[in-house]
Amino acid sequence: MTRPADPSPRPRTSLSRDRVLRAALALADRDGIESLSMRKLAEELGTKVMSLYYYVANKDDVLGGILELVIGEIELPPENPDWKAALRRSAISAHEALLRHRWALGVMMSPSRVGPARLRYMDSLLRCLREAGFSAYAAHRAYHALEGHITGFTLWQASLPIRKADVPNLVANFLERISVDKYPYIVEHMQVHLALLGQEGEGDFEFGLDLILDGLERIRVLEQPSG
Amino acid sequence: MTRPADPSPRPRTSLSRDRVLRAALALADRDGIESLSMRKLAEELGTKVMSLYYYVANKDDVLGGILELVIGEIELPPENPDWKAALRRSAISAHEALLRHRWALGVMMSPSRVGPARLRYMDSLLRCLREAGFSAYAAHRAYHALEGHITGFTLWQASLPIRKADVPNLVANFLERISVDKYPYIVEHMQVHLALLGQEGEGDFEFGLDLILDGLERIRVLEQPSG
DNA sequence: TTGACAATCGTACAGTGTACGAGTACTGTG
DNA sequence: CACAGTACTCGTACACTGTACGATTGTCAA
Repeated sequence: MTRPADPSPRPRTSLSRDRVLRAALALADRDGIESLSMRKLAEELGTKVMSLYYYVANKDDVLGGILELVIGEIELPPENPDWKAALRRSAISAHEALLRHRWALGVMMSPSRVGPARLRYMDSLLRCLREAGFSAYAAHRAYHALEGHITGFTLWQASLPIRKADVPNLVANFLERISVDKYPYIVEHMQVHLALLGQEGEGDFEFGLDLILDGLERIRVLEQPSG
Repeated sequence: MTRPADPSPRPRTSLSRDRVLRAALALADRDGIESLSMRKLAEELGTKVMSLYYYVANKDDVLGGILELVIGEIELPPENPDWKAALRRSAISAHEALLRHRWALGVMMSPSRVGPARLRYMDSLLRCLREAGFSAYAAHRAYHALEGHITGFTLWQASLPIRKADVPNLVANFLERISVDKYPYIVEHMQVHLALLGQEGEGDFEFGLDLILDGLERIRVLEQPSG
């Protein structure tokens, strides 16, 4: 970046923090976060391990960095008078981003990994609620309820097999393993899963989301009966 | 060390799968899951590493085992005509168990770690819903909404500092680090957190839980207008 | 030319999970 | 009693991890 010209002895596209993080993101998406190692990352970038440490403090820094990239993909709630629609849209966007990068939830759990992208996201959600008329206290609770549903539901979904085509076989194996008469309701639950498999979006996430949003609307109205 | 005081056909052995898992659970609670290693576990038990592998297939088996122990701590919904109260109680119990063992959520995220304790827990929740009059389909959605809130909310709570006494300082540090005018709503949010710190149980978990339960009740009534 | 700085990387070390097989202790059977 | 078989323990080794430290090179300003 300090060299604008590109004379002949210019080495291959040099390293940068951004390139390192982007490669790490791609590697985590491809091979899973648990197999993301500094050595593999270096190899992917065509360099050696210790070169990475010039741009990155340590592996934790890498993890925090790629988490920021993921959160940056989330669509922030627009400046919309319809707070419910705005929050709904942003929540679904977050859900999709977390599903695209299933490892992100695990990374998020390590404490105090709060970068600017995450701050911006949090702040925009809170702003949306406050401008919708929620008190600071109610916005606090609403925020946690929403965030809880997004991460919690996605976590369950993310810990299931990825490819839809694999699901029937896995469910069948599962049903064979467990004793059907011991867990009848699980069997039924699995059958519903199988039946829903045909649909495009099964809408389970939106179901819980709307449960919360509708509940919040009722709270909000109670708080501000005059409008 | 091995005293044949036990006259039963099996001689008393110092190690056992249960002892291994229980030690692992204690170690994870004490030092955090990321510092739980097979070597430390062996040392804690007064043996050598490879001896563990007689009782345990691999480390993944250990993780699955201690997760089962945690889930076993959850109070199952009682056979109660009041399904809402029953589910509420069980959900709170799950929340508490997961807070007692904050690493458990991370362990749960690895796919297909489903043992008998988890099956029993799932089945009892589903049974409670079905007996409350929910259709198989509605129970399916309700189950995921509930489970999502439990894990999601707890995940957020668990990724925060543990000791309540530490919170004010951490929040203060945090507020210093971020630019106050850039994220005004986060600042406000933190202030609510600080203000709520005095209360015994702040009830945020129950707030979202009741949002869902009330919403479910409305769904259920719609499904069964006659009963 | 000299000195400063940015960037790359070789080596080394402590730590991890676990495969393999040797060793030991105790069992039931002759 | 002896002996074979099983249940259990563990030493060694290997591949792999993150990263501390310092040497090395390339580029620039003075």
